[in-house]
Amino acid sequence: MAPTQTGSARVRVAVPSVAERVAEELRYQLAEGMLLPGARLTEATIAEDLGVSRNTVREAFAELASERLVVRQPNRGVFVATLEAGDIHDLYTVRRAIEVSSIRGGGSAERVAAVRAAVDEGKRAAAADDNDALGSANQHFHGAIVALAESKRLDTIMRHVLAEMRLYFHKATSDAHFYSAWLEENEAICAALEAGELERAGELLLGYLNRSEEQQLTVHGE
Amino acid sequence: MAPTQTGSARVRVAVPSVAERVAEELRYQLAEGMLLPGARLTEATIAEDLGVSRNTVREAFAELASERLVVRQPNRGVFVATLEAGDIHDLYTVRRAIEVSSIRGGGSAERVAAVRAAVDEGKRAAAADDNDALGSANQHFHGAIVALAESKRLDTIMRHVLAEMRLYFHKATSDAHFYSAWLEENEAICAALEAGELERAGELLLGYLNRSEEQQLTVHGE
DNA sequence: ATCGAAGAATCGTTGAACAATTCGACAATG
DNA sequence: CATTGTCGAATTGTTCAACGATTCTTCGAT
Repeated sequence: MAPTQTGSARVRVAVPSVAERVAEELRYQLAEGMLLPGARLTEATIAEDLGVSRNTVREAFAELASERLVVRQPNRGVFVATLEAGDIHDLYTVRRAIEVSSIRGGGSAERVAAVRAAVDEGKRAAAADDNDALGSANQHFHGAIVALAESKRLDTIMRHVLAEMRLYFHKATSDAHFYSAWLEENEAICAALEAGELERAGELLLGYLNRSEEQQLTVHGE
Repeated sequence: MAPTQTGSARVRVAVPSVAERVAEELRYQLAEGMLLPGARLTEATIAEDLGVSRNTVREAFAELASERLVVRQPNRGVFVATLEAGDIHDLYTVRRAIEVSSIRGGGSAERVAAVRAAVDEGKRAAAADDNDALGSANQHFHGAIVALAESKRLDTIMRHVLAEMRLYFHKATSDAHFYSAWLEENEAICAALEAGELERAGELLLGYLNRSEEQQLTVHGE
């Protein structure tokens, strides 16, 4: 069927393991708000629901715990992570570190184009008045900024941070006017990036993150 | 015995689970060079060696894999992570992001004192001509810099990065004169930090990281 | 020397089992 | 009434044995 491996590195087809599919499913439910912070995840129940063995569920839990989406309490069980004092600040501290650093380093034309694409995606979502899509676009925007650095490790860190934020800030800011403000900021940041004014882009981004943190801090009980 | 819970949050005694102790043991062996990059870790063997079940070993592997210390190859097994093209640059990209960001934010007097303590630790190790201790001191120094930010998440990221570096650069630079150069730089960085010249401290640190990356790139085959 | 097929080794996953721990209810005590 | 102690149910942590699937190795045939 397939011609004999021409050139491209042999790619393992790598069907995701059952444990990974379980983790993926749970990640999905966490992002969609089907599993809310504090909820208990009983091994046996989930194993039965998903038709897998308890051990497999445990492996999935280990993965999610390493991403801070769930918390293991010894001998008590696994719970969906809850927002504790300082967590918001903590998350934004990570974002400031890696996003600002990434944008200050600039990036290839393709990567910059990806940032621009995310901005446009946001504009289209705004035009369509699709709040959900707007939220996604915003995450794509910030993901694209980190992607400028072309660092596997920073990318996964950012992926984890964004997953946490989806969990905590789930539908928190369904207020439309928040997003429109973001849009303008994103546009400005992107423009500075495209113009090669990296220092300024970094400042703008930093300002955005600080304001965003402030906002989340007031929305959630300090 | 203990007075009735005065103030401090209730702390779970939390005996580390068997899986965590296995992970800890493996982490130790990885840091000490008993397990070299590329080595295969057979589940059954390790389970028998440590007197635990195969499933427990698997849980430990999941943890180590999330820290990038080992790599899982589906249906083939777990191998100690090997340095691939771009990994050195990648690691330093993460370090630049979080270390520079942390030092630019300054920190409490205690945290700054901890940085100073790490510098002194390095000086003592140098005086004692203890190369091993010198390496540790250097890691403590950079860990203390990240700790300035008082961010759980940045701390664990840094812990993982340093663990990776211990794995890869194990005894690579046992050349003593490398370390003495570090010492002076660390002193200068710490001095700037103590003087509140955060911008300059950040520049110094950035310069150090760039040079250090350069060095590692030449030592290891580009 | 190349190729392919049989056999061994190892992984992925399941299912069952059991001790240890936690939790909830309920009774006993002061 | 609040505290303490006890019992039983539920759940976790861990082990063990099993089996199909995949990979590695060996070895013989071409």
